[in-house]
Amino acid sequence: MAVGRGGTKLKDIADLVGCSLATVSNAINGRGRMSEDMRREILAKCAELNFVPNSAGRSLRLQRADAVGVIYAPSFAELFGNIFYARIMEGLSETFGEAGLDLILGNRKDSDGLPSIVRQGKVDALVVLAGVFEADAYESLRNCPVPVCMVDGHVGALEADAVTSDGFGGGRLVAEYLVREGHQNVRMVAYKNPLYNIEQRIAGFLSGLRASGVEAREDDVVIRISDNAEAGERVLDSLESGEAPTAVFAVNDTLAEYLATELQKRGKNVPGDVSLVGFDDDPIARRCEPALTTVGMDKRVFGSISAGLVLERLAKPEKPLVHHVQPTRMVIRDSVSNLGG
Amino acid sequence: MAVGRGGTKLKDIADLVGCSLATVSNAINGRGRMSEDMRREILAKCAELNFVPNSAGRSLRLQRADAVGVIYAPSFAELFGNIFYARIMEGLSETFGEAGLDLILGNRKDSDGLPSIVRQGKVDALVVLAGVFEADAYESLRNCPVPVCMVDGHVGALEADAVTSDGFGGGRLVAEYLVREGHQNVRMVAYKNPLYNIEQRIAGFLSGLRASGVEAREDDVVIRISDNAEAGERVLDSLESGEAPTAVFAVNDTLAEYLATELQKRGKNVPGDVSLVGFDDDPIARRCEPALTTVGMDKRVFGSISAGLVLERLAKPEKPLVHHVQPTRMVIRDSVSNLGG
DNA sequence: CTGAAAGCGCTTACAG
DNA sequence: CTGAAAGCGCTTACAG
Repeated sequence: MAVGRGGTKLKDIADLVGCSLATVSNAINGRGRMSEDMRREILAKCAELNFVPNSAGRSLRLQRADAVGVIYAPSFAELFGNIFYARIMEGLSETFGEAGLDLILGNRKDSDGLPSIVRQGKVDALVVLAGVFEADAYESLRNCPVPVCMVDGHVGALEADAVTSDGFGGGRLVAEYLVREGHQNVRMVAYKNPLYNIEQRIAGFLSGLRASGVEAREDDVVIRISDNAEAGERVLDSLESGEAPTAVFAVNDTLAEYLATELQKRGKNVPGDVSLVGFDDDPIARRCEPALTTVGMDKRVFGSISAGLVLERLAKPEKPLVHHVQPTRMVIRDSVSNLGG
Repeated sequence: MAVGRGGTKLKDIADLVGCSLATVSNAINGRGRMSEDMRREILAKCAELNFVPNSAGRSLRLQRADAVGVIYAPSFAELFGNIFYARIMEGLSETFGEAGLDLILGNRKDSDGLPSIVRQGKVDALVVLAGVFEADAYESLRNCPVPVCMVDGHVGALEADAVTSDGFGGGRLVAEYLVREGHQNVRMVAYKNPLYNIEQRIAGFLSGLRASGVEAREDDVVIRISDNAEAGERVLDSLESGEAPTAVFAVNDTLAEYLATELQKRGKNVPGDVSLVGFDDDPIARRCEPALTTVGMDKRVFGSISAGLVLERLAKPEKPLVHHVQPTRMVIRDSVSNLGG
């Protein structure tokens, strides 16, 4: 089965054309000087037999795999059921494909947590989809012998190129927008789990409030939760209190959608009684009732940008680390009321 | 960078332990007879240095890649944004991972349409996610030199192991259920595009109707459409006609959900005016208003079953082709009314 | 302008 | 019980 059994090889082409196998290799790789006729004849024969040099032989000699690993956590279904990551994968697949690199899914791990494909030499680099990575996941990548590009992760956790969305800028945009619409007493709801992109959004939101002249103490503004159920209770509690907020910023659209449903169940009108903003511009935001005002970004390009970073790194291993920050923008729909003001 | 540069190799372990590299290889692969002490010492040293044999060297010698390619169409995002396929991928990844095989995404194609990874010798087999394959996609796989396992595709289009869901059985179940609930005048809505699993569902539905004593001419029952918009019109038309059906079976949940929305827009009540059944038990079925009665199957196992089939095929290349049919079941929710009867 | 040879890292008959 | 040697398919300095 498999690999070479009966498959065409360099030697076969050489015999057919009547030259040495070195010349065939040179023709294919566009090096060496030979007569135009010879080169054409060799290439024609290769095309005719659909010959492609065997990857194992090539890899062994060249000390490179022509493949990139993709690492993710926690589970494949969780990851790829998410259209955001599906889009990233598509971008990776396209850009690497054009460069002649294949994508390997690196789910197996060595005893020290490094993906097996790395020490097996199956990949030249790793793209790490780190959106929900815990600290120890980064730890195991620390001594990775191939370059790593981190997507949507905790910048600084690793010496690696990185691509993130501008959570800070997005948080700021939300604050500025809410204040402009007359909201001064606001809350942000975020998970306790200190993920990089969540912290960025919080920091940006607080910064935006302050820049808009609203005094914002983190402890007063940010409601830290462990799960959605807690979010529902805490927000409802705050609405019953003397200091009821007029707007709530949920750290992502899924949470915002949950809150909308929960609030409406308890007879609260959105945005009549309280305005709601999400983050991500997830497809769910559009389907929400009312349609959710949120923060969007061009997710399509995440994959191609990370792939580009990897390609550059492979070409120039010593170049300085790059951190690409993808801009975010307000996506205004129907979940925020204008308080006049 | 990459592969072996500075990486540990067999020779390094041999030098450290003080034996030949053949002995190290034997120890790792559990063959050859050697003293227990020697084997233990070698294995300990490998573990200490996290040594894994280089894949290119191994592949070249063994003529096998220890990897399986995954082929899909049309686009990655379309495929993996679908939780069904994400689940399949998860099952593949798990089962192959346990067997020491990695998964390669085979998006690049040779001039004759065969995935490049095949002739490059990067994979020992191909899993083909064929849910929306057109005929020419099968064509290019016809002369594939490695074994193929087709998932959710047109059985018979390829000499290959296959895994499908029991669309025929599911279609029958729907027919029997509808008749039991008193529906005799029914329609099925399906795309013109003659995909295997769609044809199966139609055939099963017609067979189920007949088995339940309902005379069913295909031309009367089946509404063939090119797109959703056409489906909406044709179904509404039929409801206005003298022979208005009491129930409509949509070939999948997405179409059913579209029809529900469309019917309700035109003032039709579901299931009051017309009952509706979908197929797939897509997450959307649960969210539908009313919740959609549909046909479900255990999709989780699709991946592990296909992976298992590949593993068996690799172990026994000449064994007869296997076609695994995954059973389907009725998932009864709120979109079908009981007509008494 | 073209070819013979070395060597990438590995496994496996085979010799001792 | 252990090791030396051949060879998987490829590319590249080097010799002619």
